[in-house]
Amino acid sequence: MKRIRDQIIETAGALFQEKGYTGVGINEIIEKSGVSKAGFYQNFESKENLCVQWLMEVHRQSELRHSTFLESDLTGPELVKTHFSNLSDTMACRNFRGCPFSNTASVIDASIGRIRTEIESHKIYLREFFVDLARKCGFESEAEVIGDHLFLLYSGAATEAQNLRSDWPIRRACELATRLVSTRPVDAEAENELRRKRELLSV
Amino acid sequence: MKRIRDQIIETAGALFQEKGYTGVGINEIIEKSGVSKAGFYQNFESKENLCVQWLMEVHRQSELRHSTFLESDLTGPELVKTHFSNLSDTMACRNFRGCPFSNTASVIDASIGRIRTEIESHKIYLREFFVDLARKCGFESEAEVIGDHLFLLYSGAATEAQNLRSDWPIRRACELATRLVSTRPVDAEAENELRRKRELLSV
DNA sequence: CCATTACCAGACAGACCTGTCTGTTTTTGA
DNA sequence: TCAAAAACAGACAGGTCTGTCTGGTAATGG
Repeated sequence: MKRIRDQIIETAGALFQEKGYTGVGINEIIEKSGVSKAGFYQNFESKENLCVQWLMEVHRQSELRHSTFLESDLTGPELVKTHFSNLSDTMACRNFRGCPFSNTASVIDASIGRIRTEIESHKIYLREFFVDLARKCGFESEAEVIGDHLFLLYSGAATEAQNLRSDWPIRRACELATRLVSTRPVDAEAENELRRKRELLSV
Repeated sequence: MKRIRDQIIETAGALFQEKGYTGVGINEIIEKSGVSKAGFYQNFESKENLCVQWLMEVHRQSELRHSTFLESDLTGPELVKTHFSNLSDTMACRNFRGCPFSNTASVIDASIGRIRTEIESHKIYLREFFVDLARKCGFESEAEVIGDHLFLLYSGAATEAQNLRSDWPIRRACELATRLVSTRPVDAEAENELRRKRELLSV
């Protein structure tokens, strides 16, 4: 039997994901979780606090998924392709509703500090994850730039998939990202070959 | 003296941009525009209709800016660099509040058809704009892929600048995009040179 | 001037929001 | 078993939301 707290977070989370933080009220949450109003406020001091706890939970689950993923045997383009395909699958399952963090950032008042802190720290973590991913693909001095590039493509894809309610932005981002992590090795190779030809000619 | 309708759109637009569609109610809009409730409903049949009109206006202004921009003398990397820099300037001016269309898409109910139609048509237009931009940078068969790449980077940059309340995502996207449109010509040139060297060697 | 039409003011209605509070039930420990 | 503490139920309070409606004012044309 689930703890009441977890039950509320899970129910509220699904509702927030579907309709956004402002689109769901306390009354709907307690009704759907089968918890009383008093029970709710015993576990969360406010709706805002619930949102913070939810985002923290989503972040935790991300961390788990990501670390498992980074430990997998996949490397290079296959790694990136899989990661973007996972986004495609996830969004197809949830009616093209996108990133919980970005969607929540769109609606909260700038002064709501705790929610904003969660959003920012998750995004900072995510940026780092993409840099790690770039490293796992073999990049070193360029890992940060490539990581950022992947981060921005991923974010743009999720945003536009939600806007357009279509998965083409994700499929396209997947191709682009896969090509991106395949490109540098090929370019370096082409450059080496070009240099060798130049040396032959100068002989 | 501005028409009442335009005055409401302008005032509401600024408020929607700042706080999001769900973050601003009719009462605040009429108070800030100095228009009565009756005056409001004489001009707009609903809040939703106001939102549609606002998004249409934002879209119109985009089209205007974009066509002027595409007619400018700028070409290649400078064109792209300027366009991304404009985004940076715009967001700095508005406290890192991002794309009106994406922010609205985050909060509306999936069943609200008219708003959704506006968002989708704007995004389809925007995708095409980036493909046109890629063409103006000299791409032809690759224009669509490069255009999509620019589109996704731009969107990711705006989203993450809002999430992180920082302009680094835009600056980074600007570098990446500028490099992207600079890359292909150099690669094509490198390929031509490689081919020429190969022919010389086979003689 | 008067009648008609268009525009306007703001009270009102009904719905929903978040959080508080009183009374009841359950759990715990002596 | 009993008393105290914790947990729970749901009515209540005060606020805000969107849209309606009645009465008033301004503009127009005969």
